[in-house]
Amino acid sequence: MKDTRTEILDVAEDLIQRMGINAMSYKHISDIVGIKKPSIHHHFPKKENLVEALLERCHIVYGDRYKAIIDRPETTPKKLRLLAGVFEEGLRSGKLCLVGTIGSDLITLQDKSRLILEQTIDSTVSIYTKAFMQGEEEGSLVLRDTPQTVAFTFFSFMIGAQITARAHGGIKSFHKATEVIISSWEAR
Amino acid sequence: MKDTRTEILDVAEDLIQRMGINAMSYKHISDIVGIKKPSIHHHFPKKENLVEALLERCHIVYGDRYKAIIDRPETTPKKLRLLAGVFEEGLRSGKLCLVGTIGSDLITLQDKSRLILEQTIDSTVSIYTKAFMQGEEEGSLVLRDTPQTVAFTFFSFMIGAQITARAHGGIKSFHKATEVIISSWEAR
DNA sequence: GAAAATAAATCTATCAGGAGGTAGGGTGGG
DNA sequence: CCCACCCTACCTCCTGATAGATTTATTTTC
Repeated sequence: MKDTRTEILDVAEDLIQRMGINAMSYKHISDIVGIKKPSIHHHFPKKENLVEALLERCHIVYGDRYKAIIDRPETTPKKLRLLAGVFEEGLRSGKLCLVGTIGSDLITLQDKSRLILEQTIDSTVSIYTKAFMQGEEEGSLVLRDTPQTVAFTFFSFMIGAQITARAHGGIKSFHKATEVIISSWEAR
Repeated sequence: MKDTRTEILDVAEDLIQRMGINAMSYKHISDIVGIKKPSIHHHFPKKENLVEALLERCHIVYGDRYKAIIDRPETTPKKLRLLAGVFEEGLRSGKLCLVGTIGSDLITLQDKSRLILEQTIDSTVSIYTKAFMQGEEEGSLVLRDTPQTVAFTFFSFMIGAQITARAHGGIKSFHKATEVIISSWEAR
């Protein structure tokens, strides 16, 4: 049995990914979790606390997930496709990457949340960077800029593609666009 | 002197681009425009009407703007950089492309708005497609997929890059990422 | 061209509902 | 006993939205 705090975070994450941070409310969460609204305030006194906890968790969980993919014994292009698969998986149920949704409402965030979001982008890009460095070393990728910059580009693209694909074309569009990006860096 | 309706649309657009569609309210608009809240309801009875009008206007205005860029007597890579410049310009004042912000809150939209958003993506991609076709013809671009798919990829990327760059790195990051994308398609 | 009628735009006042948030009372396990 | 957890009840503020009076333009009529 999951503890309530975790359950709240899970539901909140799901709701935010689907409808955005400002459309999600404590009422929504409490209805789904099956507890009353003030009980959520017991775990997360203010909404900003919830958002911070969520971003911090996302920072760790997805960081680990990306690392695990990149540490696999595969070619780099394959790894990039697996990374894209993580985003595709969310899209399959109409969910956006937290960095994307929350980032699009950046101004409504508290300073601390904004900072965590910034750090999350930073560390995600760092993790991706490793893959692109490997790709250059093993000769499977040909890059015209630094691995860091390319990693940022790749991450940015996937956040955008999730949004556009959800609104028009769905998974198929996302998949095709991903192929365009990755193949343009693939050595041939 | 601008008419009130246009002024409302201008202010609403600005607010949505900065803080997202669900954080923007009629009160915010009325305070800035300098009229009372119910006066906005006179022009746009329901919020969905405002959003529809906004998306329809965006559809036309930016469509024309993109077309104007693509019809210039420049090389295609230069045109792509000019298109990116439009997004960079918004970013300079912390504003996201309407398709990006509104798209990230897709679920909270009415069917009609969702449809217009879909059409906007579709027609924007069509306009971009023309540029990529020209690029292949003139030999300045080398693509590994159809111009349509590459156009969708490019648009998606810019929407995502606006979000990530606003949260981390700013215009400089956006610019560098744009260069990565465009140069990867540039013939050499 | 002045007056009257019509239409458009804005106002004040108000509403119901939902947002985040608080106070304080149970309840059950270490 | 105490502390963590969840509850009921409530508060304030803001949301989109409506009704109806008032003002401002525009048009029609004499």
